[in-house]
Amino acid sequence: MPFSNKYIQLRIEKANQLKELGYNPYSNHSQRNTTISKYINVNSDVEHLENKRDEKRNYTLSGRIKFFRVMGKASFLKIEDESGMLQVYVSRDNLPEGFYNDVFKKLIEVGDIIEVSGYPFVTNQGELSLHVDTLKLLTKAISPLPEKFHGVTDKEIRYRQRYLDLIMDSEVRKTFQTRSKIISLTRRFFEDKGFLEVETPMMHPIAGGANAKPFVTHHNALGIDRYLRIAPELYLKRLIVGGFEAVFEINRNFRNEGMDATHNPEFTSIEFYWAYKTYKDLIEITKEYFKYLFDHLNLPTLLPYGQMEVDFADFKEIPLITSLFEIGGVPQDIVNDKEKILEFLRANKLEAKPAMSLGQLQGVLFDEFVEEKLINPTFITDYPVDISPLARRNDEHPEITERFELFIAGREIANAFSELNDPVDQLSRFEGQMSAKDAGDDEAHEMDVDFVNALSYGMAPTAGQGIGMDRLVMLLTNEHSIRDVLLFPAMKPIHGEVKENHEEEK
RNA sequence: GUCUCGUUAGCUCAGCUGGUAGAGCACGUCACUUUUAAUGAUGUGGCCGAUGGUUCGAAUCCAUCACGGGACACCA
Repeated sequence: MPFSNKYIQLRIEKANQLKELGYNPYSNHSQRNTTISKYINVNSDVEHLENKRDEKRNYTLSGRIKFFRVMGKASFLKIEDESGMLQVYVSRDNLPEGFYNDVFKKLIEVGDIIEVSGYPFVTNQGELSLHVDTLKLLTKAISPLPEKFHGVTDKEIRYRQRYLDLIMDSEVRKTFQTRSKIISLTRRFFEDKGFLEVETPMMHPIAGGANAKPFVTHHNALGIDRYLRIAPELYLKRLIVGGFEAVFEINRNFRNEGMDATHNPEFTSIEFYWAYKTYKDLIEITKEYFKYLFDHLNLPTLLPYGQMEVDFADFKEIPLITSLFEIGGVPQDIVNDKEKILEFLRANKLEAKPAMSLGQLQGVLFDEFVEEKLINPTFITDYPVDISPLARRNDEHPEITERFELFIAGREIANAFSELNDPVDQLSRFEGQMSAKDAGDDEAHEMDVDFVNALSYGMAPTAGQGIGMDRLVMLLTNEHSIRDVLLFPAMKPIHGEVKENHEEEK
């Protein structure tokens, strides 16, 4: 039952009284002529003036009331707009007869959005403020705000009612402003390099481009199922076949998997594909990209992340196999021996599946012993071919691929490789994935015949890369949960919020 | 999915080994014309997440469920 709360009832009553007195509690006539941060900048000289005020200046500002201090016939409020917070001084004798006592004190309160006009002055305590001569309610808030000192700390409320979180915490607003800047800088970086931004389908007939479980939806007109995309990769490569030489897409992917501090069912990535380049060129452009972000975000090269400090002047490059013994401390003589790896895993009380290939086992060793130790940016290169179904083989060493993943602060940030463009090899790798699927791997890659067909027309040698934007934003804003960099993270519906949709278990 | 912690007033939180619900902020009333989480006085405000059980008696103990946090698993 909405609005049954007694505090809300009281506030609705106040809104009604305002209406009766001829004041619209939801006025649409804003006369604002500057923002709070501009006001503070422009009037920074006022503290040096005689009487610390300039009555000839006049400004009209708007904002939400965050603090309301009444002291008899005078009051101090703090109002906040997107740009900042400002103290305003309101006194009985500067307002129309009766307004201060009957309207201002009784019917306006914390949470309401008001508009004030007046001149700048500095208080005895030295704070630049606005001396109000006109005050008007723009929007009545009928729900009370949370406690002014602690704000909202309950994460459930913060995520479910993000608007409240944003009202109460300017740091949260700042995180999302930084996120927006990162996306915008990324777009500009690649555009400046001559990349073309494209939009490829979000609904796929075949969920390809990654190994993940898709969300399924249904297209009524065609009577067929569609999959929300798990990656845009195969469509972007079709564009390279078509003759575009540098394309990128920043958009959402959807994966039907668990949720935790680094996984949300929908997440944002950039993927970019660059013809006539190799993964070596991608390493260079990635370093350049990070430098570009750091320069434009004014971030320190030694970036704190939780207890860690990440040195962005120290990009390293190391082959996966080498990292196993040099960083992971795995005995060097076992890393190319399937049986010895299995033995080593068992000795370390880790799951050892004999069905796994050598490459898969090397991947397991990497995940267990190396990944979390990669604090400074590290390009791990030369991935085994059997865990890289879409990457190009190395010409000299066909069992490894021309691929890297970038790790920072113990976490994967990017995945890149020289693209496989041999249509016959691609077909057989898809077939390999199909047998894995038949053997029970429900995340093996789907066969995409049209993609193989596209490759058969010839795709120029190309390098491609994906970067998880949410995790990148986490890194650059020192946030440790993906929910804190998503405005509206996925949450379970609270009971009764959504009609139960009984799905049949597969 | 597993383990674990949590859920008490609009918000932030107390509430011991079971005895009938507390504070601060907010809100109402009063005082106060330079405050800084303003202050002082006073008052209103609760299905103690839901359902069952144990008990003379449950916010408190037990069980199940719901939602959330954290960890693990899964997820390149």
